[in-house]
Amino acid sequence: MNNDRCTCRIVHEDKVALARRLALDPAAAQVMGNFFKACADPGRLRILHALLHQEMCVCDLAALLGVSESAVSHQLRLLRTLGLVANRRDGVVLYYRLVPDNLGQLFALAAELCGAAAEAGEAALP
Amino acid sequence: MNNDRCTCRIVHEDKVALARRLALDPAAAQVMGNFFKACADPGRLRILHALLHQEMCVCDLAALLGVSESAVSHQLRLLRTLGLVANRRDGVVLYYRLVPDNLGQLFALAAELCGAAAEAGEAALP
DNA sequence: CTACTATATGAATATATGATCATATATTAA
DNA sequence: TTAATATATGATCATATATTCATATAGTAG
Repeated sequence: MNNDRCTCRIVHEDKVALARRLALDPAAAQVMGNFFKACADPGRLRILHALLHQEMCVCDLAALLGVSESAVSHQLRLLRTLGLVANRRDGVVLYYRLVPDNLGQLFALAAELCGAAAEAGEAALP
Repeated sequence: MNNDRCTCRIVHEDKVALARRLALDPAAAQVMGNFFKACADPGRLRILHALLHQEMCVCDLAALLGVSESAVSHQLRLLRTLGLVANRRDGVVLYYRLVPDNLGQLFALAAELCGAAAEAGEAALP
């Protein structure tokens, strides 16, 4: 039997059929994947977390993360493209803010899930 | 002034200071970033979503995603390493299941946030 | 034991991603 | 107007990631 395709059969056709109905379709997976990708970079994640509490300008964020403003600007563009942040101009300064209102909730769940210190203050216990 | 460092000052020292206290520290960002990275690949995301409803073996998942079992196996290893899935052996077959109990909740929030069709059935309206 | 099947895994390769650098734009000050 | 500042952006490069292929392992059947 020189079948050059995968030799495995579908072990459980019913399970696959159920999954096809219930699970995420490729298009939705793509969209949600893009959102998670935005949160996958530690720098972007810190930016989003910082913006949970207050709006900040590019300089502030660069100082917070300890990276160049150019790098922050590139990250912000990605987040802007995805609709996760928006900005407001005051003179020369652009203030960035979060757009979604449930990011904090989501981050709290994620932190709980992966055991990271979730909210502020938790970080440094005596 | 030939200062070769960044020419911008911290525009708002108070904001940066507040962010330093409240926002995610680099270590936590790394850990959470790894989790989000696991969810950032559409294939892995579909795997995780499928496992929300039932345990499935590698063959089933490969059939669902339409990719090779090798590819699925590699993805599952990543998810296993992060503690997001675990398996149980029954004969030759390895059944994978989710480990965290709040992934469904998190995915629902994420779906709501990015406008993707969240739960099953939503996908195909007439 | 051998043969077969389901899965795992290492290496290689192709693509994606993030940082840097140089440059462009927008706003303000002079 | 020119100069200066804050930010944006395109190109480039180094690294990371995902898939493929070949091979290894573990269980089962004979």
